[in-house]
Parts: sequence; C-alpha cells; structure tokens
Amino acid sequence: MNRKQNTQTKGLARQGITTLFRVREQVYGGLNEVLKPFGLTEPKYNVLRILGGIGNEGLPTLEIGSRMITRIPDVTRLIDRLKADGLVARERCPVDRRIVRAKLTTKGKKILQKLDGPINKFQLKYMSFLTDKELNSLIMILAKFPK
Amino acid sequence: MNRKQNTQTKGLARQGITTLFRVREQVYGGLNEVLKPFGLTEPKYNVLRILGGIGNEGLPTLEIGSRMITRIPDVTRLIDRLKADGLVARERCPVDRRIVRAKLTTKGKKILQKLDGPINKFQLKYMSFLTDKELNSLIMILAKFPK
DNA sequence: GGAAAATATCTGTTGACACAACTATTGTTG
DNA sequence: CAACAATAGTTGTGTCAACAGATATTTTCC
Repeated sequence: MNRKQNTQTKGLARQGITTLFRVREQVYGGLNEVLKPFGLTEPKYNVLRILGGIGNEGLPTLEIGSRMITRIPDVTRLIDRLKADGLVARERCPVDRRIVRAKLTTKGKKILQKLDGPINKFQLKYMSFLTDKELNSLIMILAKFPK
Repeated sequence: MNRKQNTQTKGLARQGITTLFRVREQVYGGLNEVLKPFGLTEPKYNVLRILGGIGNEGLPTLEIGSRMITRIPDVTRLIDRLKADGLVARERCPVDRRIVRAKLTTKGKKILQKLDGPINKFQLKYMSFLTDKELNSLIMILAKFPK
C-alpha cells in the first residue's frame, strides 16, 4: 500500500511537471504573439515592464536581471538591443561609477502604454479557462514553491 | 461592483500568469541541472523520452516535433545534435521516401535508463512542496487549458 | 594608504533558436 | 498521365543565449 501510494505520487509528480511545462508553453506563445507586432520578445518586454514599474531614475543592470521572471545571464546585451530599438537609455551612476542604470525613453514609455490594452486582453483570454476560484487556487498552489 | 470584480480578475490573471512563468522557470532550471552532467538539455531529453516511450521502429521527424512539450521549429537540427552525440540513429522510410525516422541507439537507451533515477528524484523533490491533494488540484486546474 | 577582495558590468566565443526559402517525394485531379 | 498541390525534411541566415574570462571601480583590511 505504501509502495502503491509512492508509485502513484511519482506518476502525479511527473504529470504535474509535464502539464506545468505544457501550459506555460501555451501561454508564453500567446504572449509572444501579442508582442511580435511591436517588435518585442518576452525578455525584452519583461525589462520594459520592470523599468515601467519604478520611477524615472532607472535601475542598475544586475537589479534588472534579478527581477526578471525568465532567468537571463546576459542582461547587458539584452539592454543593448533595447537601446538599439530606442526604448531604453543608459547612464553611468556618478556616485558609484561601476553602476550603469537603464531607464525607459519616451518611446519606451509609449510602447508600454500601447501594450497595456493588448496585454490585459491576452491575460484575461488565457485565464478565462478558469473560474475565479480555480484561478485563486492555482495562484495559491504555485505560491508554495520556493523562490 | 462589476468594475471592481473586473479589476480584481485582471490582477489575478496577471498574477496567475506571472506565477506560472516563475514556477516553470524554477522547475525547468532544476531539470536542466539534472540533465547537465549527462550533456543533455531539456529539448534533447524530451526527444529521447519520446523515442524511449515507443517501440523500436522510431518516429518521423515531424511526429517527434508535434509530441514535444517545448515547441521547437527546427527538429531536424535538434536530432542532428542527438545523432552527433550518438544517442539516436536515422533511417529513411523505404515505403515513403520523404519520411525519415529517428530511433534510439543502444547508447541512447542506456542514457535514458541512467537518467531514470535522477529524474524521478527531481520530480518528487520539486513536487514535494505540495500535498497530494494540492498536486491533484494543480493538475486538474492546468488541464482546463486547451492544448 | 596600498594590496587584495568584492562588486558591477562588458566582451569573446561557441552553440542553439527562429523564420523563411528550398528540395525531394508523394498525392490529386482534370 | 502531366501539372499542380500537399507533405516531409533540409538548409541558409541572422539573432539570441550561455558560459567563461576580462575590465573598471569601489570596499576592506592590514
């Protein structure tokens, strides 16, 4: 009986992980479709959203990296690309000259605003498969995983 | 009240997606750590697992692609790499010469066997944060999303 | 105050991914 | 049965990601 339980739990664990991966892939694809017409990818959008959520003073490179959902080891060149797109600007901190802060340009702020509607629509669309109760459960259950 | 509800749901939808992404990232990272000592990545392992789950006759390239969890547009070169590792073999179907089947080599089968323990351990480790009931709920809720 | 450690970022390089165009083979249809 | 469409894979090309090592600046500790 103990063995049976264990076998069952094993199967469930596998199934849980597989389903988690599959659904994430689905939602991730949907997000990238929303972003594509704007010339953005998920990691790029991630940075913009992080910078949009704070004040006008910007954030140091590593701080951006640590706040990202998708772990990216090379934030420098991700920001290089955003800079090439004209969406962020860089400035070296005068107090501690090791630090480089990135902040949104006007163009970056505008694109975030323009994304607001489509992103909201996307979020509601993909979560519409769940009732509010299920959505709450999902969040609660996923919150049990350690950061 | 309707507006309030709506705003709340919006926030929940955002939170649900963010948490989903974050947890997947965590688990995905854990999986890749298990695979790394074996010279594998998640997509590579994914292919091996798919080929291991069927008989000895192998599967056509596109069929492998459609069964993968992570959507990969370029299965050909993924299999190229697995072939270079000596883990899969290719053979052109004599009946329909458009089709190329990939199948596990002995080395590929062996590495899957060697992975069996570590992968099981990994799965149980990451799902140990949940009770069986929560794990069941998670699977049930995630199953509501369309394929 | 100067050497060593720590911090913050950048660069080089290699391999992997993404999108599109291309080839080869088979199926369909007038 | 010839032409066109459909199917199955492959290849070309540019971009991106991953890992390691290098650089610049500040902090720490004798």
